[in-house]
Amino acid sequence: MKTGAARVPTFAGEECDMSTWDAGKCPVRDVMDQIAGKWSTLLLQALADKPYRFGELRRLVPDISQRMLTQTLRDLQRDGYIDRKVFPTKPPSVEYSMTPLGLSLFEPLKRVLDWAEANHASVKAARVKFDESELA
Amino acid sequence: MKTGAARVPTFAGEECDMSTWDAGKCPVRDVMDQIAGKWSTLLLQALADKPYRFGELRRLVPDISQRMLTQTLRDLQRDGYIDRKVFPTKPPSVEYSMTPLGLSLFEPLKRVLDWAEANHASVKAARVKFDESELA
DNA sequence: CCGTATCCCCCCTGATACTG
DNA sequence: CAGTATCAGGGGGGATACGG
Repeated sequence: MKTGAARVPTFAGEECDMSTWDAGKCPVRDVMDQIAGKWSTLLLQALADKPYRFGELRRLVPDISQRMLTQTLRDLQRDGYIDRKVFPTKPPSVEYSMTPLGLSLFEPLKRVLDWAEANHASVKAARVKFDESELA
Repeated sequence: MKTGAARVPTFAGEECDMSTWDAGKCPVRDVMDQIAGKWSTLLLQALADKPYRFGELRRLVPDISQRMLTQTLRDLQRDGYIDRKVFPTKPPSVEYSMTPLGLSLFEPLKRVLDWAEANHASVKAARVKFDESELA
């Protein structure tokens, strides 16, 4: 399994030369590389609503594989965005919930998601126009 | 939508059947899949400052390959975020700049990037803590 | 200077089967 | 119910060479 300490994003910790905006390491890539994952934003959005258990999340996002759900939740937990609580019931249940850090991230992130919904038509229109102009 | 299918509140306050969160149908994924590219946010951030030429962007982000710079710029142009202007000088030069649509996207996106910078330390700390607890 | 084209590798992701 | 293990495929991304 590549997730965990051994899995360091390609440019995490490396020098970021865009000193205009960042003198040291590049937080943008280090943070964005994780939340840019295929399922991260969906799960954050779900958990921003309220805590969910593993099986609930699975039903909530039907097209995610069990493997990717486990892995993405683990990565989000590792970065401190979500909490994982195990209830030693029988059978066991595990509840995932947003941490304060995760909620603080979701606040600005939500604005981008809002933008996506509001401007989806413009983006699709731009694509059509671009593709038409490419017909040569 | 199936009866009893899980629904969560969306950013717009509406409810959304997450089973329809399919790229092409879901604005969030359709837009984010592009933004989530390895270099997209960095180039948007660069161009939000001012227009740049191809070679300038290349020097600005030294560790991007020429292939990925071309490809990412093309994708961003296709989605209507940036403009591409060719000057028939000799040798030719090409200038990239943000469109109004791109600027309107960058406004909320910048908040996420700002968050990344402001909370990078917290994220890194969370990773260390998580990795240490995994050694048990 | 600004790309395209080609090759190739690696990692993400999915499918399936198995455990506590 | 909540994971782990293993195998296989596709595509994102890098290196290099070539074209306008």
